[in-house]
Amino acid sequence: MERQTTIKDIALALRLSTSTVSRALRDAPDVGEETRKAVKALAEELDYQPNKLALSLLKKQTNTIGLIIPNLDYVLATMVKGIDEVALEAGYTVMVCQSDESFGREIVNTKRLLDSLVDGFIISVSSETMIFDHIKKIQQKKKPLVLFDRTVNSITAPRVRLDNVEGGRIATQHLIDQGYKRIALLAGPENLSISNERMEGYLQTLKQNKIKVDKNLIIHCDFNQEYGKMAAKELLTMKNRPDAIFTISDRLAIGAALAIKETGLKMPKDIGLVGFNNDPMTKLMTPTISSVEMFAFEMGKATAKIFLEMIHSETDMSEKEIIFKPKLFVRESSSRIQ
Amino acid sequence: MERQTTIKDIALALRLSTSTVSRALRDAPDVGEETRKAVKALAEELDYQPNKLALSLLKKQTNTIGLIIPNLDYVLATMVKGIDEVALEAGYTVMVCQSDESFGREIVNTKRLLDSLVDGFIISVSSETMIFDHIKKIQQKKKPLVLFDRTVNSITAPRVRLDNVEGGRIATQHLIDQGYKRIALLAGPENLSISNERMEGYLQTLKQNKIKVDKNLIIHCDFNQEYGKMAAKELLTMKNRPDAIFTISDRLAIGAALAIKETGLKMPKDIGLVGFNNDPMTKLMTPTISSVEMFAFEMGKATAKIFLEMIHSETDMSEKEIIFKPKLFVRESSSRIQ
DNA sequence: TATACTCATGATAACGATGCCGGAAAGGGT
DNA sequence: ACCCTTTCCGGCATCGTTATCATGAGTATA
Repeated sequence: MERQTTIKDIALALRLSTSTVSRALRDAPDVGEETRKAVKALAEELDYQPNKLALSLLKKQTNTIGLIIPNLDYVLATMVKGIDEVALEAGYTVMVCQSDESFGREIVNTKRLLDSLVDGFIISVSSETMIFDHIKKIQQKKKPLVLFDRTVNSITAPRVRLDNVEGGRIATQHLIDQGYKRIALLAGPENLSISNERMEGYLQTLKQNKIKVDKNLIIHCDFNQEYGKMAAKELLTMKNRPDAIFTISDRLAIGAALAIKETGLKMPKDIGLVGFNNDPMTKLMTPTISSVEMFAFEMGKATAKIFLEMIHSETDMSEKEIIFKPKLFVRESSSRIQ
Repeated sequence: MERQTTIKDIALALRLSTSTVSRALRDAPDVGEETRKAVKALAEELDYQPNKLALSLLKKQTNTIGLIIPNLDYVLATMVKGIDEVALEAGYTVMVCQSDESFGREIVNTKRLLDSLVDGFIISVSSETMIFDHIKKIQQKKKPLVLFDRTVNSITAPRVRLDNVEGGRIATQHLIDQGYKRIALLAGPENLSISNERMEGYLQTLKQNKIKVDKNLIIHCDFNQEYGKMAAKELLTMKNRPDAIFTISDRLAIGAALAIKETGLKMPKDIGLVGFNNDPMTKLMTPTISSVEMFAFEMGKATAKIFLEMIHSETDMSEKEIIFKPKLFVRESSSRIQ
């Protein structure tokens, strides 16, 4: 590893003090015009780059954001892109850590990022996480924290999330409007806020439409195509099978679509299907699959913006909440009525 | 942001010098047993965490790896997981930057990571990248660099890659063995090594089997399902259509599979299909799609290990190359013969 | 001509931690 | 009683940069 040229090298070469060189480089006011030019020229020639570590130590800020996410599926990868874009523009670098849906790894990641002195955190919790001491520790250290996507009610922090209840509602209402009577739900992991909220929307809508809820039509499973396929198979082989399935994610929906095909049922005639996330894959399946768009890229950008606002302003933002409205994209899998 | 407790706080409280406290905390030999205990107890009580910035500045190493990748699709996300796992275990943190297949962003990312003093780089180049000055700059600064997956021949650095020629070969040979005669190729972007190598395997195998190459059966397109679908449609509507398609990635294969279905052709009877990457989706499609596994997770781990070796040993590793052997998973889309 | 003021620069401390050197106190051997 | 060796600890420099204060020369003002 080559020795980087420092301010001292320039000072020595030009017989100046480091203070003067530092000022010249930063265009501070009280530096002679000639020295400024000389310093800048030499800096250019020696390819001088200020040492960020030294600066960070002095200023007590690293211009780094710790981002902890459960995985890198389509939605999260898209959100990360949004966060990245805004952060980069503001001069921040993002350190992405995957918890891999594991509580233990989430804790380890938090600790490491805390140790490496990131300026703050953006977190979407793992599906296992039910205790939040590690997150509270971040707040004890007074580091900015923004929750997004999978938020946590017991933590007071600004958050960016989807109106998941509404998402569950529009999907379910759409299926009802299309004449489906027995609507099943492939819900996600039980303790995840997004699962429960989408389910809540589903339940509310059934009630509003005076449809009795059948507990047997609700299956919880992890976000994974294979589980989606298995769960859907289970639903389809019931004596009194559902005539529509609403899944809480597109991975599950794709699994369900494949199960449906194997069973020989036709969408949308025999059975309707609506997914969640608007993964590009849904447009490619045959039939195409209806899905709820959650504007992941925009959500990512909004999250990063709130984070930056939190860093730069002194006002308390802990109650701030940005809620995105979902939008249903109706496709072939659920269009029975013109 | 709360003030962190420092070694100085402990020293002051215990009427010791910072040197002694530092030694006590690191279990250095010449410290009295009592002082050691007292220091550790107080450190525990005050929740002391050593300041990594200060250490990095002193030691000139940040324990950070800069990882630059073109996107976060299934294969790369899996490789990142592998890299992450090994790096974490060795005490390194990974800074992931997506170039988003853009040359410009790749340069910006490189510069930022270089400025923030990562200890070295792991890179898979974007599909646009044809000039490598930014990568050479890394080497000028004598920072460890490992290339993986999409490697670059004009750069001398250790690399971890798949035997892509072999991958193209086994896929093509398999299709020939299954009795397919006119085998089309959905190749990736033209200037990408992995595209060309896989194509090379395809071409070699055709020649070995005395099958004439038909340029019309080779289509270059970006890695994207929609392009895959369009390109496949184009192939299928030719006057003299191919009876098999080998695609360079599973995203393209899935697109092709959908195009095939829409055309009304049956796999594997009318047409064969083999993809690349062994994306879990291939197991879920109907029919299931044959695919070449590239052991992404293992490749990620191997990459990180080489990186660490490069950091810790002084020997020149620039010629080191680890080549993974691909393995074909035969599934329904191409199994015409029992 | 003495005073005040501007302008350009230098010296020093600080950020948090480590490494080297040196020194005091205690103990042992002759 | 002297010297030498341990044992334990403090002082200082250092990493690269900035901020604050001090200093010197030169110029304008009374």
